[in-house]
Amino acid sequence: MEKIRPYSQALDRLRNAGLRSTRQRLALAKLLFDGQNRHVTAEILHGEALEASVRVSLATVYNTLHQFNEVGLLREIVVDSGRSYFDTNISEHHHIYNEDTRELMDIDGDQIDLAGLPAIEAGQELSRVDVIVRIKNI
Amino acid sequence: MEKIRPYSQALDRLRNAGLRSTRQRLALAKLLFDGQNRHVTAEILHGEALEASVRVSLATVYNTLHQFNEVGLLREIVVDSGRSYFDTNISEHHHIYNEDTRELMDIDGDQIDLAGLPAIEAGQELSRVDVIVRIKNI
DNA sequence: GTGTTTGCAAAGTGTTTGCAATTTA
DNA sequence: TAAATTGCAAACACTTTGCAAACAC
Repeated sequence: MEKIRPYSQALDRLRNAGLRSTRQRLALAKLLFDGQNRHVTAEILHGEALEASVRVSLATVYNTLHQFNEVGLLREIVVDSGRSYFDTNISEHHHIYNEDTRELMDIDGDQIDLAGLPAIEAGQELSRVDVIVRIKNI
Repeated sequence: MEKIRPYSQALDRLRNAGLRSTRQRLALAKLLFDGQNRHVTAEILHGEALEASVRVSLATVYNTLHQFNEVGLLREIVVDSGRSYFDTNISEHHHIYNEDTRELMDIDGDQIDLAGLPAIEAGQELSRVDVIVRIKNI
């Protein structure tokens, strides 16, 4: 029964990642790492920040999402040509994507079995393997 | 040993799909369905058309790709937020994507075994399952 | 002839960038 | 105080749209 301390948790995350703890990054980290896995776009996160009375520009949200992605705090997910999603779940897992609602959900990594992946050629390395289950409303 | 007849092949494809055979659609179909599987973006196909002295606007290339996708002559592949790829291989298969070169290649459908896919909820249907092996250069 | 398709240019969407002002360590 | 970060506005890449002219059937 651990008490959630979003502030210091967010601060620690930034520190561990070697990022300066600015007001904007702290606030965004608190919104993102609130205890449950989230899938956000820059637009959505910016909206949430404004709602929470956090003054931050959309440009900074983009910068921050990419920095968090680079240091491994987030993972960018490509399911829609036209917008970027960022996932706070950085463990190995897959996705189910509703093409109508544009809602993205996790599938546990050990729920799916994948076999027969091709060998990687010399001079190349595996970045990762994405399984995307695309669904739509009837 | 079958002789390839790109013209009538393309014409037949349009006819069967119920699309009027305009000069632009015929030319694009000939470029696309040349006998081997292709992955194109609108920009690339437009470039190829111009090279082949086919006068066609980029807007028409976009329209045509989407029409072909809708009638099942092509399949749109999402691997890059920011550009749309269209695949002339419409059989069940997967992809390997080089994040550096942005090159997209097919993986045979029966080469990969997938198990443990989640059940689809009521009111929804499976659109498809994409496996994307992402690689990068070392 | 009638409805479809095209091409242009303009608008739209999501994202990135240059740079001066501000903030962090 | 030196280096990093921010915010703005402008630029950007890709895609879609409105509409008059051209075309297919």
